[in-house]
Amino acid sequence: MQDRAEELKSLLAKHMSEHNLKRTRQRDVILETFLRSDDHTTIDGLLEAVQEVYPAVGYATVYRTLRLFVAAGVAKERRFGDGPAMYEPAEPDHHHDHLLCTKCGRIFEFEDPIIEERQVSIAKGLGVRLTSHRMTLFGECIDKEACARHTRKR
Amino acid sequence: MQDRAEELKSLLAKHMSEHNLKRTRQRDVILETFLRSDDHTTIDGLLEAVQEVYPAVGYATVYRTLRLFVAAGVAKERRFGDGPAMYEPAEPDHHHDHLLCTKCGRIFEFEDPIIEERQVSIAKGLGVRLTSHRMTLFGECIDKEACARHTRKR
DNA sequence: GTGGATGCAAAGACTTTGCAGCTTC
DNA sequence: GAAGCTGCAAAGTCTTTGCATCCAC
Repeated sequence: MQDRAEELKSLLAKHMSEHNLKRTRQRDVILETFLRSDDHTTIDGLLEAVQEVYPAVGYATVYRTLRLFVAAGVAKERRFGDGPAMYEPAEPDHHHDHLLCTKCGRIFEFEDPIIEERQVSIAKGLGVRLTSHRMTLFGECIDKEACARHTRKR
Repeated sequence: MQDRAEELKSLLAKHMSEHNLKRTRQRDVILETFLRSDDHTTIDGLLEAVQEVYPAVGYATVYRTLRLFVAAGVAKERRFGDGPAMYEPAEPDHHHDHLLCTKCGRIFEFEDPIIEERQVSIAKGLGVRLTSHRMTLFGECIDKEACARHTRKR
């Protein structure tokens, strides 16, 4: 995925120059850390990782930087149910949705062209031009043992 | 929909007797108001309507009563993006999803068996038994005029 | 220099709960 | 009476912002 990282970096650079934004050490570190991060990081999680490199960084900076990343198309914000928002590096040209196991908390990703297509025509049928959607499935792992193994792995 | 209201009332009565819960005037009024309400009420909206009949009722009571309704299967909680949670009377045996116009804020409902079916098999393919899902579509009304007419109609 | 960026702390927007007093069964 | 409710106010969660200071351009 090295290519993707480069792609996202230049996407951000473009956005920043177009909007007269400045490059700072904080933003560099946050970007690097974010791109390296496991998918589905929270602000807190990212902050913690960033502070290992640059301890002075504050919550608000990470918060605002993620907002910048989202605006630049570099990050996707995901709000599953209750907890804090989660962020993952964007995948230009790809879209995926999520499936959560409510027992172990694992997050699976998938994409399905049939559903996407259906959504567009459903919207059209209601007189609406579809611009985006949010879909999350919830279920329970069929393999109980694997599920238990993942439980509480925060 | 008088039948549905009766059905939900007896559903709640059953849940309450099974759990040793007590019938109070507050709960009666909240239930009546809720069943009469437009779909997609917030706690605040419902509270306001309830207070027209019974002014002493407080926010916490409506909050706790809606939690009870959800547990009894009488209400569905919907969390669209940002704002407060919205509640609507449940429709036993039916499931529907929502489509929001991001311009005028109108909420359309739909159900689609093809998507539902797909979701089950996608989950199975990932080794998960599907228990529920959340899907919200976002778009913009094609009929701009109708859209403008609905804008700001809170 | 100047306008954007940062950190802190405080404020918001919602949700959830502790508790004393009141009601139902 | 005892177990549940209710209302109020307070505490939680997360998110968002005001502001003085700092730094990139």
